[in-house]
Amino acid sequence: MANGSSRATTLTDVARLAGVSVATASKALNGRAGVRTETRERVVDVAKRLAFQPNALAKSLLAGRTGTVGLLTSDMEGRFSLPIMMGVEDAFGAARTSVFLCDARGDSIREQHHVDALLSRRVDGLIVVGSRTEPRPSLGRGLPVPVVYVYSPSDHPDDMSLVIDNVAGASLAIQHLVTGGRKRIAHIAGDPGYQATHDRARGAEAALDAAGLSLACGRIHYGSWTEAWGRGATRMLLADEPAVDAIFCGSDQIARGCLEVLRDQGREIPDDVAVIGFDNWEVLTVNARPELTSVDMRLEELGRRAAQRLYEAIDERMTPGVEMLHCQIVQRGSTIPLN
Amino acid sequence: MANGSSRATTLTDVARLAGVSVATASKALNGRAGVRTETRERVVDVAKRLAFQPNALAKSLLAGRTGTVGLLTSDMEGRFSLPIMMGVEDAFGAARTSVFLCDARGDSIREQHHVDALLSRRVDGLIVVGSRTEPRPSLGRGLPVPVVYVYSPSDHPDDMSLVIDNVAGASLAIQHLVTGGRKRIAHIAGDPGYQATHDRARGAEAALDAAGLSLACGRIHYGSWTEAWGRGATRMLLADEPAVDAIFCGSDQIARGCLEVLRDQGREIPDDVAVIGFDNWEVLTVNARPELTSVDMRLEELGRRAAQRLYEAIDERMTPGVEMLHCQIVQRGSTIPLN
DNA sequence: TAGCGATGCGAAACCCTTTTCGATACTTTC
DNA sequence: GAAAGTATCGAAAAGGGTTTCGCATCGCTA
Repeated sequence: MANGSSRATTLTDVARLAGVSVATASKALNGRAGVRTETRERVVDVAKRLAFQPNALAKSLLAGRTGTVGLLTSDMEGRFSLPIMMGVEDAFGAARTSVFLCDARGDSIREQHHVDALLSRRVDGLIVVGSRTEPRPSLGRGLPVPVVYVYSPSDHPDDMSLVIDNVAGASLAIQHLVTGGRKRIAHIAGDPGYQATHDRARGAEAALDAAGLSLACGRIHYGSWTEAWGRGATRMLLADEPAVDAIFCGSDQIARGCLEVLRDQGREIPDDVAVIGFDNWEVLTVNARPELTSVDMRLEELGRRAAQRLYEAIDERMTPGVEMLHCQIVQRGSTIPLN
Repeated sequence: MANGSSRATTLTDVARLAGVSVATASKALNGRAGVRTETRERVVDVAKRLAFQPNALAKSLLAGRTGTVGLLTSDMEGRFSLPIMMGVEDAFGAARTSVFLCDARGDSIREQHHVDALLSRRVDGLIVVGSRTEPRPSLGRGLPVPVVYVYSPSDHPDDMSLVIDNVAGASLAIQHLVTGGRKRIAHIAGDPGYQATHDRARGAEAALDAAGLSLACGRIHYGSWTEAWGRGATRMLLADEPAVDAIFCGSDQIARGCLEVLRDQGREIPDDVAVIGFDNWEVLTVNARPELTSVDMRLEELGRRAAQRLYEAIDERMTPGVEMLHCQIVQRGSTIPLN
């Protein structure tokens, strides 16, 4: 019984037991008109008794729609893809749409293979989730279903893409520090091999400029996305510019390293120096000492929006181009005071 | 073109263009016998030209198998579910099976709804991933497809479950410390509300016993899965038993807090005190100072095994009961020396 | 009582593919 | 030249559901 030995009950079974034709049974179960109430109840009763579940395959075959979408990710380890996937799953789950999960592991051959498999399963649409903000190759314009690119935009302008506004997010971080009264603000950036690094740097500079301030230490420090770099950069920073009163870090990992060195060197946080991170990765921010203020990219919301956009596109209401979602500050203990 | 306006090409289209019947076209494309080579080539050519993808729905409807499985998780945030899901996806991807992703968010109503949806889509099997080691309610024994429970076993002995051996994992950690010459070993445990906490504590005590040692400080410290608890517990530990030379922490987060306090108090790691964590959560272990040795639960392998077991069950080769997977040590800088 | 519309139900077509089996046409053998 | 055998192909059914359309049956009116 637990392994497919017993054929699943079909509409024919229900109809036979209810003493009606399959046509009538179908109408009865789907609330269609033209069925006497008494007959309808009899059919519904039998269906419930047999635990009848209509075969979605047969239904889809006829309807031309499957109520499924493909979720194509390039790396499931990435802490960016996952919240996005959660948002997508959440939005579709509510809409009775099932999600096919595929991980291409950054391999374009494997990706193509997955796309083929999904199309042969007649998904109603595709969502492609990237893990870097650099544009990625389009899946192509000839696909029979709509595609939404998330986090990594497509390199084709006619595709639909949904991305984070890193520039504005970084500006937000700086504004938060400025509002807190900080004057000597430094920026420890991440890996210069990433577009996101430069976007955040640009946003930070623009906001400083707008506030009439300039970078403490005169320059941005580029490195990597690690705590070790956060530690090293902070040491350099404190040597160069001991009067620094706020540090905007390109990621929470960097910020954790930064916090550690500041404490080692006897600086009070946030009184002497405020620190703000980026990503709002809870395991890092909440466990920090003090807890770390950070820029949240609202990735789950991004995923939900992607699902919504895909739905619109499935209903023939395409809106091509790149849409940006803005970040928000999540304030914690590492930034507040300074009287 | 990019939004389903053009009906996907069907086998009928191919057959018509190739000037043969659908039967012949099918045989030609599937390598069946009884088709002249020249005809076969013509059909294959046309199919390629039209980018024909056979409709998997129709095929499944006929075959009685869909080549899909449902992956039911209770929380996608959990750092345990994700590597398991990766392993599952990996194993099935290679087998041309597609995975439906469903997140019940710990809600049993939502879970039931997802199960119904998956069954109506005629999945060939289900994998249920939990996030705690406590047994979870069985989905029931009357399902038409096999089910494999992963990480959280089912509470019904006839179901198939695949879990981590936390007891053995903790023993491994202690053995690693003992082998390194440590004599005064303490254990900072996690949240006592978790079964895993007690399993690990039991494994640690057993291994100490086997090595003829007893717990430094005489007792296990229970708390929570946070860095803050790691810090607090370590301070207590050092006050009670300054001569401690190794600490086994119930999680990597606890270990991070532990490392921090040890360094604050001037202990050299690993020379004075060795520290070992549990989970091998890379963002925590690799970024630690020094890098943290940890017990790896091999979750991805667990996921792969689950996929494999499900396949066997689909082919009617069920093996009910709970199977345990053993952990392994990943050694890093926090444990090695002591001459 | 014949005629009418409304109502309830069932036969059949359709979605797309695979598979079986029967029908050709062609070759070989006696 | 007829019978037997082989190679190639197509018609049709099956899988499970939805929808259209035609057919009864019923109550009602003239």
